Amino acid sequence: MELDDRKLKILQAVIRNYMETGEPVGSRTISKYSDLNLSSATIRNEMSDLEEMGYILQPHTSAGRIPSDKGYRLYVDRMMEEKDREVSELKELMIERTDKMERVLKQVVKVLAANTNYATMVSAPVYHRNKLKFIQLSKVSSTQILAVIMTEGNLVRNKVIPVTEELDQETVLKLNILLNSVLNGLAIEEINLAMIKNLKEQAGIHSGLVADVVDAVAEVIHSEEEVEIYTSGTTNIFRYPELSENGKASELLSTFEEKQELTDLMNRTLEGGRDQNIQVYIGQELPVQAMKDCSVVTATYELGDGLRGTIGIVGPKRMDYENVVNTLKTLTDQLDEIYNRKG
Amino acid sequence: MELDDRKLKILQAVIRNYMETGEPVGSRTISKYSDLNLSSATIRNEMSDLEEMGYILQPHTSAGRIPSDKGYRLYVDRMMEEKDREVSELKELMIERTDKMERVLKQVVKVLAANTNYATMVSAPVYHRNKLKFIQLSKVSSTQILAVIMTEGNLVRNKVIPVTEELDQETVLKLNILLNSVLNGLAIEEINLAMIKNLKEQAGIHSGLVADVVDAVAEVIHSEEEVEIYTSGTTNIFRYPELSENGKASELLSTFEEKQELTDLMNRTLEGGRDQNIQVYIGQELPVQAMKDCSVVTATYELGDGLRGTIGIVGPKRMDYENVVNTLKTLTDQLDEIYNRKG
DNA sequence: TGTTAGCACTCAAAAGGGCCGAGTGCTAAT
DNA sequence: ATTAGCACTCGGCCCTTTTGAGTGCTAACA
Repeated sequence: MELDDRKLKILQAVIRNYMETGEPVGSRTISKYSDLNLSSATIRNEMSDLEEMGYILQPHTSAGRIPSDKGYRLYVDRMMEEKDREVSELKELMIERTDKMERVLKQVVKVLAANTNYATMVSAPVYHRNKLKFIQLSKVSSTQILAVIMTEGNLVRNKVIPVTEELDQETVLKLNILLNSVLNGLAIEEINLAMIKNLKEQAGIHSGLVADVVDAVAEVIHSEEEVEIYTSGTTNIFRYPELSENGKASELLSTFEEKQELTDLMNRTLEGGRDQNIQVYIGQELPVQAMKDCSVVTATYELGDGLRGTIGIVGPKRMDYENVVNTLKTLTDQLDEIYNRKG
Repeated sequence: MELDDRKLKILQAVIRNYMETGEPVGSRTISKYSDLNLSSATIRNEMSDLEEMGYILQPHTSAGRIPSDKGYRLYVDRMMEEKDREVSELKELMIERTDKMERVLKQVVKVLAANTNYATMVSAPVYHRNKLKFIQLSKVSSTQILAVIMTEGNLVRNKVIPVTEELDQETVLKLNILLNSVLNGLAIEEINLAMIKNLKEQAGIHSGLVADVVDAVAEVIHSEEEVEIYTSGTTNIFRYPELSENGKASELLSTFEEKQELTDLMNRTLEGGRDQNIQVYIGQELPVQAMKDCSVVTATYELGDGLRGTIGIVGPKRMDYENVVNTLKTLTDQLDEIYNRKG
């Protein structure tokens, strides 16, 4: 059977209508409120075909039709290109370039959630080439050394290391020079045992301290693999009965709280979607079972320096894809502009 | 009317039973499952008295009784002292002393939520005497200076400051000495304009940089006033119908997500409860309207150095107070031991 | 005098039944 | 190819009935 233009129009009408109401939509509604000028009977025949093709389905006999995942997929893939809608406003979001990345991200999720009425999430950027730029040890008390470690991309981490041996300022300075000259510019994978052995030998009696620092470096860089995820507007799911009724809300909210599965989802997006910036997952397409009644739209943002993260919007399958996609486009563009202009 | 021993026992039985089942409890139940050996009729008379006194109430005529806020309050205040229950185990929680405070707190809320089946929250510690311990500037590139600021209590913050003027290593070293000698040991309130003016003069052509650093110091110390709150197990509220039915869940969960009201609550606890470590809020006693069907048990923890924060457990009014209080006691003791032993 | 058995009464929740209406599929007419 | 007409389906709504847990009151009892 062929999916001709009329069928497409009817499918579109069904989806649009269902998006608004959330109720199964019947043939008579389509017949009345679309500009096709066809009787309900004709629509019924066409809808019967559409159902056979798998684009729509009935929740039960004698109910109207609702779009299937396949239907949504077609809609998202094909119909969205047709319409170049007005770009969304999103005036409220004023991003200030600051070093507190964290705060920016929290702000972003909040604004997004408020603007879209869906649940939103942002993963903090991950450094893809994680090279050491700078190490500094400082003596802060007689028993403590503060190690400051900075990577390319200006990510800074600190670690307080307790020491037992006596250290004067000069020794600390020497150790600093030693560490920097050997480790600078290296990625964590490039630091091998031989190098560490060499370092320890040069450090002499302070080899224990050097070992601690190297451990700290490893830990710091490695710990970035636990990607931080910020969520907001998760309670928006209560706006959509199909997500919150029958105790579904609990499961879904647990997913948001747990965050592990979100992380996996975000990572997948980050890996897969290098070519296309915005991706749409519909229902069963999602790797997370608890989200089978949801759709997720994700966008990748980049802050220069190979710093990349993901923004995601979670809503019901009948979410307003056009609007969401547009909003995300605007937002990522804005981030791009702000962070890549200066640098 | 007097609250004699028998009435007390019956009240206790009502509360215990209601805690388990969550259903209004009738006279017959008490008569059968308590060791009072009284007929249901007698119990009825006593219950009628208890209701008149305001300790229990009927959701509607011809239903059993449930405890009122006043009843819970009596129970919590009086009955808990009687019974010195076995100390809760809480073996799962192995706190490692690490510099990543954040991670410890996240771990604590998670374990608590898993152990109690209630929603939990922890406020990150607030520094009550926030003095500067150490400032260090480092040149990390030709256009950037990294400022590392450490306060008493080993809180470390970094800020990258862009610079336009040329700076050699020696100048950076001089500035370091200058900043430390002037600012060291001061609380933020003690840094006044005259001091800053003096600093700038001594810095000569680098006065702009000094201004930036001072700004950073202020921002860093000040930003700690937005107390961070970590929550976990918020979806546990779905275990308790009285909290989740009729769309109440949404409101309550929003409170958890928004966190502002939680912060207020935590702060109130921190201020009020210097003498008593553990506090119990029941229903209307809570300043947060959305929580009127909840009880909250809070505990203050201290990590030495005047570093104090609050742990809270949010559950239905029929929560297992003994267990929760015990768990919190154990936990705060443990934190005390670990953080105050070393230092 | 305190306790208990008995009984009438109340009321929420569950179970049942009938009706409505939106919606379908099929068929015959246009 | 399209449409009008019609029988059929079935979830949702409303109403009633039934059930059962629970109460308050009274009278009998130790």
